Amino acid sequence: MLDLKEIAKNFDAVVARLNDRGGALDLSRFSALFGERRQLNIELEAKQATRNKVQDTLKSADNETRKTVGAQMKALGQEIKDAEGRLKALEDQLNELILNVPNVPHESVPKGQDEHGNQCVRTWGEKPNLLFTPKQHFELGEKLGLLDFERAVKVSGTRFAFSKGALARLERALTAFMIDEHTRQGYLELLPPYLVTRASMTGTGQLPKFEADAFKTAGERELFLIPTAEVPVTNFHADEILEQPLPVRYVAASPCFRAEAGSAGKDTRGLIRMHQFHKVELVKFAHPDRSFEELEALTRDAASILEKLGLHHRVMLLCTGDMGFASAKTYDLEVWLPGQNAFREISSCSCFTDFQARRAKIRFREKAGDKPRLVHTLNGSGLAVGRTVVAILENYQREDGTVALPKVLHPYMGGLTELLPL
RNA sequence: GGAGAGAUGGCCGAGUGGUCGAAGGCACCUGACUCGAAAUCAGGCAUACCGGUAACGGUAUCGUAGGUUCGAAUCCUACUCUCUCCGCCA
Repeated sequence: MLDLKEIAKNFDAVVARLNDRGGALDLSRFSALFGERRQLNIELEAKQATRNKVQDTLKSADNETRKTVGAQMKALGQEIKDAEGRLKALEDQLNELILNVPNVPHESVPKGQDEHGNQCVRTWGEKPNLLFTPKQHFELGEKLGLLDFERAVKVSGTRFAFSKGALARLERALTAFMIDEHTRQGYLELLPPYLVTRASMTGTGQLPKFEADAFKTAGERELFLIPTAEVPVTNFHADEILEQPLPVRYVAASPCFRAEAGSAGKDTRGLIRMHQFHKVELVKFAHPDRSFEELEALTRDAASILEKLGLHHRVMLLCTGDMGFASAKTYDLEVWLPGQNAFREISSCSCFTDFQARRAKIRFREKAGDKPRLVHTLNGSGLAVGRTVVAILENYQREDGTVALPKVLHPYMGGLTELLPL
């Protein structure tokens, strides 16, 4: 959520920058609503002040005056009630409007319509030198007997999968490896709830705008399956004034659940786009003056996993048109997939400035005794585990369809060094 | 699933119709004392919005939404959440 005063003060500039994101954003109602609200608020407060003054005199008044003056006050009370109702209605409208407005892109973000406007910041490693036609990960997985989509369809429908044997273990090993690495880098491990309230989903910006993308429980108690650990972990500090020194850093592994509304027909084969996948997530609560430096560090922390796994990748600075709703600046890590002959997103690292902090009321004090200020929140995948499995399968495949495993994972695999047919 | 209790400031906690933005304590800030610290003493210390260059003034906020009343932290209703006990359960 943006700062209302800030929008009012720099309306044209804010609108211009928001429009860089593309899409038809209509803020035309804002100024009228904002002005109307202010006017009504002034009138209302004047009435309330009158009432309070009269009531003060009534405290010690006799019954007679209490009766007559009281009757007059009743009329004023009704006026106040009406004004309050109208103010509430205005505020609701303003609120609904503003909750659906995305974050303002940072000045360092390039303008662009879609992913073609993204800029490659750096690349790491090289494409593996495969002397045969590389297979896609799902072919490899199914041939090895380690990946079963058909039974997943029977059990859960499309966009689910069973992993078996060493491949299932690989997913678990990767999760443990990533958490260990990030813990070493100074992130505190958190095991979060996988179901969260509407308030939490609103706090991080998934709601109200993207309700169709979320899975929701059907019972009398409304809960949402988390689309990412970002939601519970960021809201971990909702409604708090942080006492510990910034940045505060967490790492959390969780399953992620996404309805993926509107993505029918995209990546229908394989593990790339699932209704459920595992992800290790990094979350930072940072000082507002240093949040963009923290984004650089966060991105490096995420990329370090790809480096340790020996996976060729590039770092993309997303353009205005390709960024997520709440983000002010985003780097995507894209890993090379030989089977697809393409780079695919495996991590997304974003700085949200105070956009989420304002919604979720996450603050800190510059120093003891100071007024609380909003923190800046950041997060990034470190990494999407399912897609990391895909990357390992495709990059470490051999001509016979077996797959080598990166050295750093061997201890996590109980000494297993390759994936063989089941 | 059954029974009960509760939700007040950064935290704990008092407060049953106006004198309450709210006692007291903790934490925190400033000053005094001290070589320094601790202890002690004095003072300060909620948030948001509106008006004002400012000093300052005003309004709202005691889980949420309604209601009663001239007036609600306090009374009534509904809702949400939390806790305790019993049952069940990984």
